[in-house]
Amino acid sequence: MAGRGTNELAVKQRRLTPKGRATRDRIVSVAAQLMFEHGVAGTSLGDVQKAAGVGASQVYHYFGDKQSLIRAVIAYRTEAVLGTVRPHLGRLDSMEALRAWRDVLVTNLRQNNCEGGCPLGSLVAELAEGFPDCRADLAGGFDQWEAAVRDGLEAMYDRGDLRRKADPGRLAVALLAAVEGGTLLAQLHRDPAPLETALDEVLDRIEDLRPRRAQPRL
Amino acid sequence: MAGRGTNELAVKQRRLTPKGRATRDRIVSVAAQLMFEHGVAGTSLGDVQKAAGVGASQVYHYFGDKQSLIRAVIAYRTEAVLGTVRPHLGRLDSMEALRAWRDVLVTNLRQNNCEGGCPLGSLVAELAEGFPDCRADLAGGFDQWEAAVRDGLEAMYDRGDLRRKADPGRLAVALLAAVEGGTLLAQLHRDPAPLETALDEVLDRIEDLRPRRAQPRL
DNA sequence: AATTTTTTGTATCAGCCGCTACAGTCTTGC
DNA sequence: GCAAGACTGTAGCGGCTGATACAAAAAATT
Repeated sequence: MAGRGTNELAVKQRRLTPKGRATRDRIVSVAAQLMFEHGVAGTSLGDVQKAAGVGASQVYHYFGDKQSLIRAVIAYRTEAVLGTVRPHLGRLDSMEALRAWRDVLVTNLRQNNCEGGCPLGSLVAELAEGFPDCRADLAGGFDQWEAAVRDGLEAMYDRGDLRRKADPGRLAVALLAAVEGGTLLAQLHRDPAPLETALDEVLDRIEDLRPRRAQPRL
Repeated sequence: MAGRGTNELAVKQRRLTPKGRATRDRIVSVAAQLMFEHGVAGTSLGDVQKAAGVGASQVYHYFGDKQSLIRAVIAYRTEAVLGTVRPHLGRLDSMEALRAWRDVLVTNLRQNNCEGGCPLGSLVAELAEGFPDCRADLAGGFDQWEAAVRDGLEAMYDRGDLRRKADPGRLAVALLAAVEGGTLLAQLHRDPAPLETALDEVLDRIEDLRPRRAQPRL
């Protein structure tokens, strides 16, 4: 299927001057921020132009149309989300790492005053219907995210930190769902508690799936 | 706080003729369907007028502006969601009832070909920022939904079907987050499996929280 | 039956949005 | 240094959207 790496050379441009790349990156960064704050539909290209300090022609020079810009924003957000998982905490292959990851997610949300929701997830509801290409991009991003989480859980499983009946793949999906659902509820109530609760419940389940010998009574 | 019952007489209308009520209900129903299929931003009032077979003046006669119509749609969807929980399955006060509820959610999603996501949740990402009144309405709807789920879990708890360390309130939040997050992933991948997995993992955790005497070995 | 009120149809406006055209400036490569 | 090509600024167009004005038809109230 259409994996990744199909978003460049949207128009006719072949070489990118350092200055041009800087402008392009600035447009993407500004657009991502605006779309996070006001939603995709609530962000016009005029807003992006004003905030990025560029003219109308620049946007259409580096991106053919609005959808191409949106797809660039999706790629930008995907990188950011994966960056939160991978290098910052190593692999999510222990309960300590998982709990630390939980804290990072909650802290990020709190820093935004619980506004905007998940930078990647909030795009899904707005783009899934009516923007099939964007939905495919988002699906690819979530696949990578899920793979990163599953990778850590499988390492725990192979190391014997999880019972044989535990299923790392299913737990990874449940964990991702808790992130997205918890973030949605937190955004709705302007309170990070639902995200904390949703994540802790799934993490407690994972902890309960440790081998019996290592399981304290309470 | 602003609870409910503040959405009527948005304009100057005082009495509603049966014919008028029918027209109003038709507009709301059609608008809800269109917004579910194409998103709120992707649904113009012209689309609603055409699909409902009414003129432009009707919409502004029964609803002052687009936001009022959106709020009516939110109320409409909230009633629908609560109807799925309450009378259809009695109370969610047993594992059987919870599993049956899970099946209803999955079946509903499958009937829509995993398009549109959650009729209530998909509105959150689109309206939370930039439509504060709508966010408040949605928060109220989710509060009622959460209360209905918590009510069943508390009944189980009081009956002794859950251990003392179990927290029905937290489990209700985790369950709702699994519904929303799982539905989002299902919508993204056009596959109900993530919703099934997310719900089953939380339900398995609830099942593991039954008193020890009733817990079989495997 | 008269009149008040509700309901509906049509026609239209002002503003914004995505997008394009075109000309001008700066950088690169030879 | 000088063309080629990458970058940028301005102006504007067609289309759609939310919203309004106005009046006629239908129904309700008296």
